Amino acid sequence: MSATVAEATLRIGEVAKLVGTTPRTIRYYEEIGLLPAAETRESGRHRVYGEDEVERLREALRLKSLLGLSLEELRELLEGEEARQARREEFWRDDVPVRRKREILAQGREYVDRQLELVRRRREEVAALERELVAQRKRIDKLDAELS
Amino acid sequence: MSATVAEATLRIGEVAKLVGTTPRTIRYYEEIGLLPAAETRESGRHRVYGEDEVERLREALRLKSLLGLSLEELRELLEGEEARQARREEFWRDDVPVRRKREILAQGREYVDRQLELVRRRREEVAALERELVAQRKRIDKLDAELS
DNA sequence: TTGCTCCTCACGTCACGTGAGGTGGC
DNA sequence: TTGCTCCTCACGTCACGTGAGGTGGC
Repeated sequence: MSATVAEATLRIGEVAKLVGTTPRTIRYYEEIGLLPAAETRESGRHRVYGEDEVERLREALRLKSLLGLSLEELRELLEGEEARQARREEFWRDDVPVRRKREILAQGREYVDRQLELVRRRREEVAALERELVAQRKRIDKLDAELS
Repeated sequence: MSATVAEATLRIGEVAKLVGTTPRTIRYYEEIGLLPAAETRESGRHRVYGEDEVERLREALRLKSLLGLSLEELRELLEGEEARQARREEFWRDDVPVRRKREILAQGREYVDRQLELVRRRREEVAALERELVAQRKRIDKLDAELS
């Protein structure tokens, strides 16, 4: 018996429903190499996915939607995420000197700060739109009150 | 001499630059009827735009970008905006009874509230992403401090 | 007059949608 | 075994990008 926990395997339609997209989109992302294609699957057989893949896809679609990224931009971002994950694993290894650990943290900080800047700008833009709508709403209420 | 203030007329390239898009996009929007085509222009002649058209286009692109709308959804939203503008003008006419004015305000409130709900949801999503990044940033700082 | 921007086709591209016809697994 | 979902082409669509070849206005 393997030590790894048996992972629930899902089919493409279930995954699509879970993350709010379509099977075609998932296949397309695999086709252009945005998502990894399972090495073992032979043509014609069903694709199977695990919980972690679902989570990564959900996260990718969230970033794409919220930041309005093209698939090429999304690809770059995901590559950055992967590099970050690799550094994270290196950080926690026992044989890594403190000097290297500091370097890893500095790179992580740089990465997160870049993302934060993008996201903050977006949030500010959406918040500005919200403020305008709230102001409109108040003007309507005021006019209503003034109709004696 | 006309009483209307002479409006600066702009060409499509200037308009595109002002609103952060391309001439092709503006032409395409006109082609599918999302933007009105000037009646008077004959084929082959330059398109000219006024400040108000620039402002409307800027607003439309902002909504499309921030809310992630398709052009069909944007079209519906712009139609709503136009209806709202018509009601606003009716509201300020002298011959409109108070009863009708209240009705207009109620419709405006309904419209603004629908928009607000959309925008608030988006803002919350972006803010949630921002919080996650801030938390990551803090974890990095903490790890750095713990490296004695 | 010379540049620059504009014009209209029209084909290309990105990111999928939508059948057509067929096979796979609970 | 029967349904359902899955599979692979492959063409269609949306929202433009990108020349090609030509004309217009400061």
